[in-house]
Amino acid sequence: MKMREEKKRRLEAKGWKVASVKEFLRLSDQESAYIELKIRLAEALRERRRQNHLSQADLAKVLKSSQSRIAKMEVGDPSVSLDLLIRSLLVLGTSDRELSRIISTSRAA
Amino acid sequence: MKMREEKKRRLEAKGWKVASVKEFLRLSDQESAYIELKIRLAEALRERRRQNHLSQADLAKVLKSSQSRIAKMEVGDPSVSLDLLIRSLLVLGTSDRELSRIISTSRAA
DNA sequence: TGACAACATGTCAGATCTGACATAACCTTA
DNA sequence: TAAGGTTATGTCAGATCTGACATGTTGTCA
Repeated sequence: MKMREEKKRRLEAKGWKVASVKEFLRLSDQESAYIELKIRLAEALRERRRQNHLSQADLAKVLKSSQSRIAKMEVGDPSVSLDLLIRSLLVLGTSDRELSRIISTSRAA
Repeated sequence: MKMREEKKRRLEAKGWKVASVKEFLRLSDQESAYIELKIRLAEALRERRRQNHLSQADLAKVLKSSQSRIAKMEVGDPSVSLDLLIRSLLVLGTSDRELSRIISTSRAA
C-alpha cells in the first residue's frame, strides 16, 4: 500500500514518459482509470495556467491555495483529489463541455 | 456558511423540482456548476444501480461502503465529494466516454 | 392495519485532504 | 558563478470526507 503509493507518485511526477500506467504497475482497471483521469485534469490545469502566463504562485492566489499545492495538483500527486482539481478548473471558468472533453480525451500511447 | 450549506442540502435532496439552483440561491458560477455537476453524477449513479436491479444495500457491498453513504451519494449530499462519486462510477465500469457524457449533459430547465 | 423491504437522515470516530511553511531542485541571465 | 524567479518535495495541524451505526420515512402487499 505504501510502496504502491510511492510508485504511483513517482510515476505521476515523471508520468508523461510512460505509455500505460496500468501495464507497468499492474493496477486494477478502476485504479488506472482513476489515475489517468487525474493526470488529464492535472495537465489541463497546467495548460490553462500557462495560457494565461501565470506562475504557480499567481494561480495559488487566484485559487486561494498555495504554490506547493498547485505544483502537486499539476503532477497529479496522490494527495490531491479529483474534487480539488475539478473545482479549480471550474473556478478558472472551464465549462462543462470543456471538462467533458478533458475527461474523455485519451492520452496518446 | 452554515445556513447556505443547509439550503443547498435541502435543495439537493428535493432537487429535481427546481429548475436552476443558481438563480434560486444566488450562488456564484463555480458553486452552481459544482453542485449541478455533482447532481448529474449522482443521478447517473442511481440510474446505473437501478439498471442492475440492485438495492442501495446491494450496491454498498459492491462499493465497500454503506447503504446510508449510497443514499447520500444519490442525492448529491454536501458530505460526498466528486471524488467519491467518480470513483464509484469507475468501479461500476463507467468508461471515460460515458463519464464525459454524464458531465456535459445539461439538465433540462 | 401490520409487517417488511427500500430509502433517507443524523451523528461520529477515524481516515483522507488541504493550505501553509520550509527547503530543495531547476533555469535563465548577468 | 551568483542571484533571482519558478517549480518540486516533505511535513503537519486543521479541515473535510467516509463508513458505519441508529433511527426515521415511505411504499407495498397481505
